[in-house]
Order: sequence, then C-alpha cells, then structure tokens
Amino acid sequence: MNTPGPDDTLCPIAHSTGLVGDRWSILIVRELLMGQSRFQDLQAQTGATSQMLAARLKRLEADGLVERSAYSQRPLRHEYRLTAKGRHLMPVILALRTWGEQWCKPDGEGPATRMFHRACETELELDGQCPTCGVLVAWTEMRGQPSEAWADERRQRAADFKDHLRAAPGQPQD
Amino acid sequence: MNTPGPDDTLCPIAHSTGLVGDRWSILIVRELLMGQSRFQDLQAQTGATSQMLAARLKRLEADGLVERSAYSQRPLRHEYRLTAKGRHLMPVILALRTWGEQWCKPDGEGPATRMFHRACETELELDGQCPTCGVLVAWTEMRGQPSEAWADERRQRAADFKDHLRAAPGQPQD
DNA sequence: CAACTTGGATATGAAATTCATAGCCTTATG
DNA sequence: CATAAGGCTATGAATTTCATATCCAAGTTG
Repeated sequence: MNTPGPDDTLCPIAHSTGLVGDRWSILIVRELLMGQSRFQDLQAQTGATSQMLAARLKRLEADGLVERSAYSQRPLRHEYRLTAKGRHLMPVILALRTWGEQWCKPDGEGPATRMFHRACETELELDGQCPTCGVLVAWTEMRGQPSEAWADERRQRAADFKDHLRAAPGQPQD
Repeated sequence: MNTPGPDDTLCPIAHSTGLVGDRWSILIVRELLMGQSRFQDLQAQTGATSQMLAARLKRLEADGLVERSAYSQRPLRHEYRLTAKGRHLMPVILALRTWGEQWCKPDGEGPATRMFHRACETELELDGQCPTCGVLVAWTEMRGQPSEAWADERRQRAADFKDHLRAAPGQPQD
C-alpha cells in the first residue's frame, strides 16, 4: 500500500536509490571505480560478507551497472567491471566524498584522496574548484590520487583479510 | 571481525554512507531539501512507515543533519529542518538526480525538476552545465522548479496518504 | 462534556534481510 | 592424493523492517 517505490514515480532520486540506495552497493561501486575488480579484493576493501557481495554484484549486474567477464578460462575466474552506467555514478561518489571530508572527519587530517585538474595538474578544492583556473571542474577532467595513509590502510585491510581467510576455512585452531 | 565500519577508516565515502547510506535517509533528506518539514508530509512523500520515519529522523537528528523545533506549543507539534550539515548533502542529491534522469528513466520524458542558473535564468543541462554561460554551475547558484507532472504526482501522493489514514485507524469497514 | 479529529508518534508480532561461520567446487601445484 | 586459491553457496541465528493497531494530548463539533 505504501512504498511509492522506485518505479511508480517520476522522481529520479527514488529511481537511483532503488538501485544504489544502500551502503554495500555504494561501497562496491567505490571500489570498482578505484580499479578493483576481483571478488576477494572487493570483499576485503568493503568489509561485506561473501554472500552480501555475491548478492549485490548479482543485482548490480542485473541492473546493468556491472559486467562480469572471465579473466581466466582454465580455472574459470571472473572479474567485475563497471559499465558506462556504473561509471557515471562517479559524481555521486565524489559528492559523498566531499561531504564526508567536510562534515564527518574528526579534524583536518587531509583528504583520503587528493584530486587534480588534468588540464593544469593543480590540486582541487574539496568542492571541485580549481584554484588555478577558477572554475568548477567536471569529474571527467579530474584525476585522483590516494594519500599514503589511505593507501596504507587499504594494504593493511588486504593483508588482514588474507589472514582472516587463513584462519577460518580449515580447522579453527590446534 | 569484518565491517571496517564508518569510523575505522579514512575513507570519507564510508563515513558518509554510515550516516545516509540507506534509501529512507536519502529520501527524507530529499523531502527536507524540497521544503517539507512535517512528519506526515515526509511520510506521505517518502512512503516510509511511521516508525521508519520516526527512527530515521531521530538518527538524523543525533547525527546533526536535522533539527527538530516546535512550530506549535499548545498541542506541541514539531517540524524538522535540515542543519547546515544536512543542507550540504544537496550535491549528493543532485548527483543522484542527474544519474537517475540519465540512466534510470524509461524514455525521454523530461526531468522531474528543471534547474535554472540564478545568474542568467537559463535552464541547466542535466550535468549542471549552463548553455548560456558555458560553465559548470555550483549548486548554490541553482534554482529548481518541479515540473507540473511531478507536482501533480506529489499532490496525488499527499491525497492518497490522507485517504489511507482515514481508512486505517477506526474500524476497517462497516 | 462526550465524541471525534489531527499530528506525531509507539507497540506488536510476522516477514524479510543480514550476519557469522562453514562448506563446496574446480583446477593447479607439490 | 593432499593442499591451496578463487569464487561462491548453505545454514541457522540475530537484526531490521513491515503492516497494522494503538496511544496521547489538544482542539473542534454538537
């Protein structure tokens, strides 16, 4: 009776949130945009459980945001990549980044990713202004560079996840 | 063990999604940005159940996105408004709008909300470009105008919700 | 002044989602 | 043949969300 639902409405925001209106989907898209493509890497960096990840990837694929392709035929392994539709979520991710940096960080500890204007290689303001050019830069004209600290954190996460895997499957301990 | 969690990370996107990484929060923020402020209006336009709405408003208030104030002392009634922190989610909402319009709409039926450049009153492209000025316009320089169809849909939703209320509380029928 | 309405919620139990943990399958490797 | 890597699926418990009903205080009606 309720739930106007993502489809019975003209509102584009309701449509969008119907597809990516949950924490996991957003984090998965973030990872794919950062260039990760393998199941385990996505799992390690998002912190999703394997079934959450599998379910979300399936839904993202069904919704046309993600494409699955085999990167190895012999043991048949797949990788996940964003489609054009998926890549165009970049502005959403960037907006969440800006807001998170401005309003959710404990103090001024510098952005996790520094963004640069491709045209002049100037580092951009959080809001996308280029101090050199004095314009708001489109996302297609930006280049991102993770800070050392953020890269370290991600490496750490990857390592922890490998350990976590090593601990679980076989025998719990002994 | 898993869940890097919104707080144990430098990633601003994880922080953001920790606060507004769910469908209802986003739709509620959308409504507040559109100027709605009363519980029932929020409920009617988002389609959330009253407890979802109450819970989310409470959380949004605790997180500093929303402020509650009494608009009537006598029967003590409250209204909800975005704080500066909440208002600055506009770019996220606009990005979701753009993406929804470009990738989720059935066909070209015109945007639900038309956006204009305050400076020149030109209608903006979906991506925020101003055809007249040739620049990407910042959200603070925009003005939105709901289409007639979208306004109608919202009026309809409000009316349906009133009916729905009238039907439920007393006796189902007879 | 009893009955009803309005705005803003809370209570309850059922249904759906998510979680932690464990296991499966295929191929390669020792 | 035992083990490992990579990518999932199964299971049952814990948590969240839902639909529906109810509550409460203050006006309004009659």
